[in-house]
Order: sequence, then C-alpha cells, then structure tokens
Amino acid sequence: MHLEGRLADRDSWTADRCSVDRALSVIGTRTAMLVLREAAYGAHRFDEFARRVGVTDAVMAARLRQLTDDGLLRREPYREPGQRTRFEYHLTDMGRDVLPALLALMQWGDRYLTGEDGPPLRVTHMDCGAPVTAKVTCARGHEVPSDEISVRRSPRRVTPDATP
Amino acid sequence: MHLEGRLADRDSWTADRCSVDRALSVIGTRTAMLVLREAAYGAHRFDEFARRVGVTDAVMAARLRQLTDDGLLRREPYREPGQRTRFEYHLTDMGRDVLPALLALMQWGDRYLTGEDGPPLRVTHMDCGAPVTAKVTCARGHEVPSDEISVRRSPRRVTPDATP
DNA sequence: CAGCTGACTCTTGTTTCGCATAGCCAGGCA
DNA sequence: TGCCTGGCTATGCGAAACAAGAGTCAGCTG
Repeated sequence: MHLEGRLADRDSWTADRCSVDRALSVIGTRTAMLVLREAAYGAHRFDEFARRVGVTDAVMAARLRQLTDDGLLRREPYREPGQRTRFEYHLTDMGRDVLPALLALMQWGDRYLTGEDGPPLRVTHMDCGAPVTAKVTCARGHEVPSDEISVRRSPRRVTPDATP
Repeated sequence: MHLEGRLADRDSWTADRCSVDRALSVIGTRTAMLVLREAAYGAHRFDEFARRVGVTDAVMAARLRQLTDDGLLRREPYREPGQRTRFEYHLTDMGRDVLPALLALMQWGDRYLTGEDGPPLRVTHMDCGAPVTAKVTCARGHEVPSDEISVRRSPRRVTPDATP
C-alpha cells in the first residue's frame, strides 16, 4: 500500500473515524457478524438465529434489535396457522453487502486458523462450479496485490459548478 | 447463498467454530483491525501505532503482543543512532492477507456509514489508476452475486488411499 | 553518578459484551 | 377461566476491552 499526496507524511494526519472504524462500530461484535452469517445462510426467525449462533434469547433479541435499528435487517410480520403474528428478519441491501467482508474473513480463517483437516466448507459459484473467494481487484479487472495499491484523499467536492 | 447437500437442512447442524468465528477470535477487536490498518499504511513503530490508532500505550502494548503471538506481526530489532535497540513490527504473510477483509469493511463503511461528503479516501490500482474494491469472484473470474453462491461441506479427506 | 527517555508493564476504574434467570404478554387450547 | 408457548424485555453478574495513571528498566546524556 502506498500513500500518496498529503497522506505520504504519516505524521501529519490520523485516520480517526475512518470507514473501517465506523464499520466496526456497527458490525464489530462477534455476534453481529455471526447473525449476518446465519442470515446469509437463509435464517429468518428468532429461535433459528438464537440456536444457530449459540447465544441466549436475551443476547439475540438485543443484537437483532441493534442490526434492524442500524439498517442491516428488516422486520417482517408473519403468521403461522394457529399462532399469533410474529416477525421475521430479512437482510436489507446494506446487510447483504457485508457479504464480501464476511467471505474475506472466512477465507482468512480457512487459510490460517483451521486445524490440519482444512476448511470445513467449500464455497463455489453455482453457474460454473469454481471456488469463490473475496479478491482485491481494480475496476479494470486486475487482481491487485497489496504493494500495488495507492491511497489518496478524496477530492473535496465543493459543488464544483461544472462550467462548460 | 444456497446450501447444498446435508447443509440444506439447517435444523441438522450449526456452524459453531466455523472459520468466521475463529477469525473473529483473533482479529475481532476494534484495535486489532485498526493496528492492521495502520500496518498496511506503513506504520512500524510503537509510538506511531499508539498515536495513530488513538489508544493508550498500555492497550497498544497488549495488542501488539497478541498480534505477534498470533502470527500476524513480526518483531524486528532496530537501532536509532544514540538510542538503544528497540523493535519494529512488520506484517507477516498472515497479517498481510487480512487486507481483503479490511478493504471490504472500508468499502462497506464508505458506502453506508459516511456522511454526505462521501468516502474520505480513494483507493486505486497504481498501475492503471482504476478504483480498487474487494469483490466476490470465482476462480474463473466471474463476479459472483450472493444468490449465485453455493455452499457445501468439504469432503472429509480420510487418507483416501487412491487404489488404481 | 544522576537524570532523562521510550517501550513496556501493572493497577484501578469504567464500559461493553454476553450469560443466566426471571418475568411479560398475546394468543391458542383445555 | 386457567394454562401453555414463543418472542421479547428486565435485572444482575462475570469477563473482556479500554482508559488513565504510576512504575520499571535499558541505555544515552550531562
């Protein structure tokens, strides 16, 4: 990673409240990530989340509430025959877009933290059967190693008033 | 995401101690991620980490120790003229490979959690200048949306004893 | 030698996360 | 009516993360 422009002098700035930090304040807890994992696997209902994540209903209620408040889940009423109305939890676009981060974490864990019998799950592309990974790529399709990444400050958009 | 084979019956299994969970137990704290962010930006020395992450030296000492113990950082002695020997912290391969997850988080934060003035940093490919993102792709190069992802259990490799 | 500095370490709160337990409340069922 | 069940809430507790401040220790400088 190469810092460009004013960023190059690392003594002159800090990355406080950067996007990584902000993201972690929403999905930085273990249970938040695991709830999103289960939602990606297709879980929708309270008891399913609680059982599969392996937490008590109190913790799960708190986490589901936080994630809906933050906009990653959407509550939808449902009604089993002979039961009262309850709520299901569905991923919003915001929640679904955590998937790359989740896959990147899984991949890293697969690679460095599984015992000798390797990754427990295999993730593939349904259409072609090839294994799926989270890759760092540029918009032109190159896979980008860390030493080819350039970081600079976004230009402040001060309503540029595009004169022709 | 589609669960295949025995996984399809979500009542019959739970994903406890999956790779996501394992990964979170190593890099699941806010400061661990931020230390890796700074290391990716090129930080090496104790006071630089402490200052830029914005934590006390006590917390930083604990975090650097944990990350070196876990194998994400490597301690290397250095000596400033007229100073005693001190240590620098460098990313190992294991640490560098967290980058995709870090970028995915940054990207997600950029998209959903920045104020109206948008992402603070622009990340590009040095060679071609195109923006860099963490994408979910298959080995054949297709970009894979979440509904085209298939998950199944890895075949247990029980020393298959390949008889010809 | 005394004093200083930088990298840690130790101690003492405070906050947050998660667990355990108990209680609430709507509706079905006896 | 009373009981049961399943989401959800409330309270109290232990563990961990982090802050704040003091202490340690090696080696340089005066």
